[in-house]
Amino acid sequence: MDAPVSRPLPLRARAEDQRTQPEAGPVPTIVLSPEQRTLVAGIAQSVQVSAKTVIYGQGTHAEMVFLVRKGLVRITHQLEDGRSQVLAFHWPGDPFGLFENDAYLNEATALTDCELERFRLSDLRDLFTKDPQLQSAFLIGAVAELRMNQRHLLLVTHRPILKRVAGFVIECCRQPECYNASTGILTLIMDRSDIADYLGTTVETVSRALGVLENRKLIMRRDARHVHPDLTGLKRLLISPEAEATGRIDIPSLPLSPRCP
Amino acid sequence: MDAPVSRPLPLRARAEDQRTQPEAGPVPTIVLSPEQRTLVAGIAQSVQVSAKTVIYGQGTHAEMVFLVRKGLVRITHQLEDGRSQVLAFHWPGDPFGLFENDAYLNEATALTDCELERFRLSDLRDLFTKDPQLQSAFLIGAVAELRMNQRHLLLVTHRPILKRVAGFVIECCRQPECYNASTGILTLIMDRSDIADYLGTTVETVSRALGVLENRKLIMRRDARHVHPDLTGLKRLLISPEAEATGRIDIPSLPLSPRCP
DNA sequence: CGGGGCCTTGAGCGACCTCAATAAGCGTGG
DNA sequence: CCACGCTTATTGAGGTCGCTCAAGGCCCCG
Repeated sequence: MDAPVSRPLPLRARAEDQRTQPEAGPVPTIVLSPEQRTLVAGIAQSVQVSAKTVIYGQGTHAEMVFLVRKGLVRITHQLEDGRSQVLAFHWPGDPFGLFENDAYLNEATALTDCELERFRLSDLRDLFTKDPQLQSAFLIGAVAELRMNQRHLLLVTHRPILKRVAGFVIECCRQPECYNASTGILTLIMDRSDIADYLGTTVETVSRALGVLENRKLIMRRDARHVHPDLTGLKRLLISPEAEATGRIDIPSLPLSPRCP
Repeated sequence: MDAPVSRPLPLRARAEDQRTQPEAGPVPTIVLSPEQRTLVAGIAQSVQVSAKTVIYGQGTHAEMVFLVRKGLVRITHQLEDGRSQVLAFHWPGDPFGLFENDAYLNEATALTDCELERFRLSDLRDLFTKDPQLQSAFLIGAVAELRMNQRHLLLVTHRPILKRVAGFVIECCRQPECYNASTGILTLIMDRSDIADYLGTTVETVSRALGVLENRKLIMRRDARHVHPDLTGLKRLLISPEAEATGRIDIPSLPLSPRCP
């Protein structure tokens, strides 16, 4: 699929400017004009959920679509074999609520206290017939989401874990909600196991990879959840010709120094 | 994102019935009513491309959206580090042509001789304002594509390669174009390296995995490109509790027989 | 101070990748 | 028809990245 309307509409639902983000390209966001905003407000229902609440479960009956206003939402798919995969993190401005045959395909969980907007599907459909432009906004949103998904897939198939983690850090820095561009501090809102499940690996490996990145001075860690990334360095790592990126995580990078007695 | 209109519209662009497919759930398909069909025909341009032709290159200027009529199209993303990832295979009825900032994000290649339909973006946009229902169809298409993408991601993160390959075979069997439900013969149109790049692995590993599946009687191979899958068995493998699926590919499955002298 | 989350670190092993050789399919031309 | 080359697929052997299991810090809160 594709974006039939290539340029976003006037007003953004999302917090601030994104042109300043590294790795440009719109984040999945429903963008509405002021009129549409009021139109939508008529059918929107505001919801507050506290951290660690399940917003909807995988396979449950679907009749609502959501929009993040504040906070962070995690989309997880529980695999039949027990493992679980984090499919996405949704930030303010992002829509979510993918379903099929009236059942949600995944589970949505609030990672922080969240403020959400909720739409009944039938209402939304009605509104679409009244204002095709609104539907257009949703189409663009869907396509943006699609791009994000492909990006995610590409990240996960980067075999060397170091690259995956590097890519993840870069992605996070595109979110103004957790990356303070002026201080250069990135706040990791999700825990290690969320990151691991997002990248298709394990907590231990994520931890080790972050350690290596720190050794290589590609990130500096204030604490486990606050890092100062060297974005250009990380990007260089990402596009590096595999060899240097394969950087064995195991070897604690003892240089060639012959062991001094 | 989500499907604001949950039920497909009357007429399918796609070949035949899909309810009979294993693992139901709509394949990404633009579904149009007869009127929409004629409406769209006004701006559609029919294109023939022969096998192995690049339809558009990654990063090239995007102004067209495509729809597969006949044949198979492969979407590939070339990674900066040299590797390449197959993002999707598109069958008759599927739209493609994802872009961002007027540049195609990926490369589209015809794997077989193809018959395509081509739309200029601006034309399509105009048509959307005239017939919002048409836009609705495209929205549904985008959402369907999104589901496929998530499915793909889940497949690829299934770590044990055996499961990935099993899942791939099952997916293929959902395509009436290559799976003959009556004979039970599946024709693999793509070559091993396409499969490998789709699953995020290597040709050798795909080859070995197929070998194991054959040993386990989960598939029978007429030749390299024609297999007779045991769908229920494969599905059982997919949901199996990891242990048995980890089936070491290496060991040529010499049973426990103590070596007879 | 003790307990329970998180995160990190360690040691060992195994699934998969890599590289390399062999085999099978297929068209072309003698 | 077979010889020849080219592409595609399979098979083999060895090395290694990342997983597993297990122990040890760190931090918060009672």
